[in-house]
Amino acid sequence: MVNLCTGLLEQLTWNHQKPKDQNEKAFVQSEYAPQFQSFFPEISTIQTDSNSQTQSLQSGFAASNNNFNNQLLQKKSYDDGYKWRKYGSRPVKGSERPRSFYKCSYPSCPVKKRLEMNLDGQIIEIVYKGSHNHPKPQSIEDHNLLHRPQINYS
DNA sequence: TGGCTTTGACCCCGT
DNA sequence: TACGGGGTCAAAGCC
Repeated sequence: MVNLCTGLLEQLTWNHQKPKDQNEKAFVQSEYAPQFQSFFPEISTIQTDSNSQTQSLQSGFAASNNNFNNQLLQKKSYDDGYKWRKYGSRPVKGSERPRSFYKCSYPSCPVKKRLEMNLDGQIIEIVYKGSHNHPKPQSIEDHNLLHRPQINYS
């Protein structure tokens, strides 16, 4: 479940980072967004901004206090297959939600991401900036995903 | 000992 | 030009 969704997130955020045209952008949104949202109904919007090369996922976690969902979302946001290093955080003016800033810890990789959370530690928004200049590090979970004959959504 | 998070300060940019 | 907000830096401490 986590692996599959992480993969979907991956495709949403990285593989289509630079849509060639509006058709491709539409494809991204139509092809993956429904799948993603079917797994994470809390995700209310998926934002794609090809001009700024920035995508974000917005969710309506305020409506959900489900711990399991929290764990899943924490998981996919912090562990999307790449290694991230936190380099800063600051409160958002007019909001009680802190904002955290992460860099990809791969040497010379320019990618950054911004995480916005509410007080419960639930992730409200993820914004990616830039694109990785290296392949995604292989993890045990990735290996399991690749070789898993059947996905159990329990 | 290396890599991480925390956190206060600094810098840049928009108004 | 001054000010405020947001992003980043870097030192310190923790694991």
